[in-house]
Amino acid sequence: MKFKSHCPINYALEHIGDKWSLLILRDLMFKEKRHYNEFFDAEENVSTSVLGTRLRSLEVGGIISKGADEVKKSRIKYSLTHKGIAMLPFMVDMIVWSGLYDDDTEADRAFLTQATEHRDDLIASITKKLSQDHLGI
Amino acid sequence: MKFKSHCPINYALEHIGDKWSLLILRDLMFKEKRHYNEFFDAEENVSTSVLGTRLRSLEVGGIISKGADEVKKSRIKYSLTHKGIAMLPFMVDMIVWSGLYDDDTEADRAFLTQATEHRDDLIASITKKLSQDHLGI
DNA sequence: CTGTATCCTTAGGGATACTG
DNA sequence: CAGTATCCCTAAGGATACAG
Repeated sequence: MKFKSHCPINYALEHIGDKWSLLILRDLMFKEKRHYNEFFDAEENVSTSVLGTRLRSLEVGGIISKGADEVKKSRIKYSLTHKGIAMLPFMVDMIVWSGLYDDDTEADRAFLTQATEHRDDLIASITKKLSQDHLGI
Repeated sequence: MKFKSHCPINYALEHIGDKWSLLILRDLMFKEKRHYNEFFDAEENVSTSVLGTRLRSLEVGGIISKGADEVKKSRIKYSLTHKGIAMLPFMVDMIVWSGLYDDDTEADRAFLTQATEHRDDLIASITKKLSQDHLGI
């Protein structure tokens, strides 16, 4: 990874500053998706080649990891790392921001209310769930 | 602007999902930059053509606005809009996230401490300052 | 000082075929 | 099922010149 600068905003951009990475993270965080074909089926219609490179770069960046699915050993399962789960706060804030300005948003109204009025609690609760599901702790 | 979907994360991506927009916002929010040449002088070395298109797209997206500088009337001054200032929360969270994982970060330590321990207060105080400086309220 | 306009190069992305 | 490998094409970006 080549850095344009050591500014913290730029550091984040080097990880997720493209049109696809954040959508994959969204699927992992909020849509319970864990497998290649599930990401592929997202409504935004990513191509296999792009999906492959994005998954790889997220893995190289330490945001996600891959391993065997414990249910079906031959199947590959993607997980968020600590570093990836730590992105939850600004993902939630981005959703809230869009909820304020996108008239056509399909964001869940209950989620937006919760995220606005009890942000810290919501983040804590999702973090706990993700830690269990993705890190096993 | 063409939307891949109406997902709120995608809505945000359509506005700032590139390698430059967030750096311009950073300069407006945290570096007191308000003029074209100041953005151009950023350490990341954006080209004039790219800077021009990014400023334009941020303006079209309703994130920034431009007007005459009140001090020197012939000079153009960029301002954050309400919608732009509302991005502050996730900008702060992104900086915090980078501070946790980027060993070479040049983020201000005092800022990170404040953002971690008193996030809401920090955001409120910066929002107030930006509202005064950029919106005049 | 604040931009366009231009030219050229490169990176990103779509489509498709193919493999373990 | 989970990916590479190609091929091709377009959009994004750098350099530079120039204009209001």
